Parts: sequence; C-alpha cells; structure tokens
Amino acid sequence: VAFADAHGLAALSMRKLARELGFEVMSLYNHVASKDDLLTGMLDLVAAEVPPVTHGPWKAAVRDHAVGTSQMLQRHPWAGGLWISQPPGPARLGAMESLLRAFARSGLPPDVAHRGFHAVTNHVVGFTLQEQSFDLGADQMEQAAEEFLATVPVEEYPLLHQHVREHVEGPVDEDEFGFGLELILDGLERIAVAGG
Amino acid sequence: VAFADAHGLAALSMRKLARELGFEVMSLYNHVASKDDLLTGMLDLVAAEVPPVTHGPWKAAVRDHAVGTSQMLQRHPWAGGLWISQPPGPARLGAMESLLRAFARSGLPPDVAHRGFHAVTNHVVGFTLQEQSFDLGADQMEQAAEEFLATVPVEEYPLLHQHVREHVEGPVDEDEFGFGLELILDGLERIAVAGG
DNA sequence: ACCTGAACACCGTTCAAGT
DNA sequence: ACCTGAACACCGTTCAAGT
Repeated sequence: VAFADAHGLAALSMRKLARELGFEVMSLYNHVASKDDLLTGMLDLVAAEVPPVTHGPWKAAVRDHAVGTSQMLQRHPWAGGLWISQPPGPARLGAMESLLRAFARSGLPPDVAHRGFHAVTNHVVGFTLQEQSFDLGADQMEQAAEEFLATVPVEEYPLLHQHVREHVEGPVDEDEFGFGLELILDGLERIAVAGG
Repeated sequence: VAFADAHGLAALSMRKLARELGFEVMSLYNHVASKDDLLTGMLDLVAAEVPPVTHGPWKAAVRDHAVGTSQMLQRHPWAGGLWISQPPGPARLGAMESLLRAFARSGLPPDVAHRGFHAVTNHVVGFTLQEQSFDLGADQMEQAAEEFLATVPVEEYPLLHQHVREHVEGPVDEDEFGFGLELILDGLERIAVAGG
C-alpha cells in the first residue's frame, strides 16, 4: 500500500516491490498466491480505513459512508480502478452489509432500496474515478488545463472551454461529490416519504 | 476494436494484434505512435457510435445521450475502463460540447449546470463499470453468484446474500441505470423549476 | 518455513536494414 | 512509404535447490 501510494499502481511490479522490501522477486510468492492476490489484499486493507456505517438515521448513515469511501479513494488514488475489478474482501463485505442494513431501515420498498444501493455506490466510484482522471493537485491543474485547451479549438468548443475554465477558477466545484450525492439521497427520501 | 470486442482488452497486445492482422509487431508502429495512441484511437472510434445529442428539450436530450453512451459501453465492454484513463478524441469532445449545450438551455444556474453535467457523466461511467464487474451475461450470472455466495457466510452477511439473490432472480434490476439517472435528472429539473 | 538462481513465456519499443 | 529481424529492457510465474 505504501509503495502504491508513493509510486502509483503502474510502477508496482512484483520485481520492484521485492527490491523495495529488500528481497528477491520470488520470495513474494511465499506470501501471496499471485499479483492479483496481492492487489486484492491491498484493496481490503484500505477498505478497512473507511469508518463503519453508523446506526443512526438511514440517510445520514448512507451519506457518511459514501463520503468516507470517497475520501479513502482520494487518499489512495490507485484504489479506485481496482475497486471495480477486484473481488471484495472481508472489510468491503462488511461495509456492504452495513450499508444494506441502513437501506433496510429506510422504509423504502425492497426494489427501490436495491436500486438506491446501486445508485449510491455507483456515484461514489464513478465520481472518484472521473475526478482522478482530471484532477492533478491544484498546482499542476491549471497548467494541465491550459495544455488540454491548447489542443482544442475555442471556436469549435466554446462551452467545453468555459467548463474547463470553471474547473480551474473554482471554487464552483467545491463539493461536486456532495451535490450529486444529495440529488440521489433526496430523490430516495422523497420516494420513502411518499410511500410511507 | 474488433479484436478487443472479441478477446477483451487484457488479450490485446501489440504482438497478438499484429499477428491477427497478418503483419509483424513492428509494422504497427508505422500507423500508431504507441499502444496508448492506439487505445485512444480505438476509444474515439466507439465514441463516434453514440447518437448525437438532440436539439430538443434539455432533459430528454441529456437522458438520451446518457442512455446512448451507456449502451455503447455495454457493446464494447473494454471501453469503460479506458473512458477514464484516455484523453478525449474529436468524437468525444464533440459529444461533450453538445451535452454542455443541452445543459446551457436548461435554465439552471451556471454552477448547477456544471455540477449536473458531472453528476450525469459520473452516473454513466460509474454505473457501466460497476455493472460490468458483476454481470457476466445471464447464463453464467447465476453460477457466478452462487460461487461468490459460497465464499460468504450467510449468517454473517444475510442482507448481502439477499441482495445478490435479487440480482439473479430479477427482473427487479431491469432498468437500474434509468432509475439512478432519473433521480439525478428529476433533482436537477426541480432546481431549474424552482429557480425559474 | 522461508529464501533464491535460473529459466520460461511473455510484454512495449527502438533502430538499422530492407523493398 | 511501408515492412521487418534483431535486440533491449522489462514483465509474472514456476520449479528445483538451498538454509
């Protein structure tokens, strides 16, 4: 995890990891079955960092967990891509169960709860991945944006230029994640209230 | 694109692609600068398959484009992962501009339109990726679900078991994508109406 | 129980040489 | 202008051999 945090997922090869740890490559296979197994384990390690889902009102519990997961994925930028491809370990399974429990006490019809669960988790992973593909950490951000816009003619893409400029100038997008999340949660709550 | 559709992205190496085409590896570098360049080109090719954003009412235009993009990503399962990591080519730039145009005529305040744009695109990419990580095409679906559940104790994760079972038994999740999309679009529309 | 040298079957990419 | 043989610097993984 420390290696991936420091050098990124692309730089993580079994050989480099072994060298960093002071061993030879093949020694790693005494501790993990394969590279995939290693990645699965890494992912569950960071999944365990997310604060447990609270026992209070469902909306706050779901929101807090979504925010906590998003923050964790921002701390470990390599984890978002794996989140989708790796099977869940114990930590993630536990979080999923707790989140389902929160939805269960929402009063939503079971099928709506089911879909709501997906809408929320989709938002978390989709948003974080999308953000990471564009964000580069404040300072380089502006430069990257300028470089990008330089390759895109203004006359042809005026709104796109403006959109990117809004990104740079901020702080419009201070809490974009929360904005989308509230759209989903408010929509669900409206259904819960109407049905109850 | 045909190769990736048929064999998946993991199987696509420059060497195998060259063999499929009846050439040697190195010949490919007369036509693309690198493998990354190849992938960027492939992605814009499939991006061009998405029907153009319509000129009508903003909500329908945004919805249709979201649905069209989601369908394209399901036709080319390898494309979702690249969607995030590759820079947009001409086809995608054009689609982004058109989608921004639809938001521009929504009457939403500029910052809400900006956030709405992201909420929608996040939903599309997040949902498709999430779905692909779990869906395996109806037939294998049930078997995969059973295998997965076999590794997860029922007593510890009762709601998770039920959730997966709902996936298998369907057709609860007939239009999960649309459900989440409408939550977002309805929320935006409410803001547009209240503000106008 | 844990480490390791040698080896295998792969990668993407460069470069000089061909036609 | 396009193709290609040889080579380079990498990969993940296995297996037999060591302590």
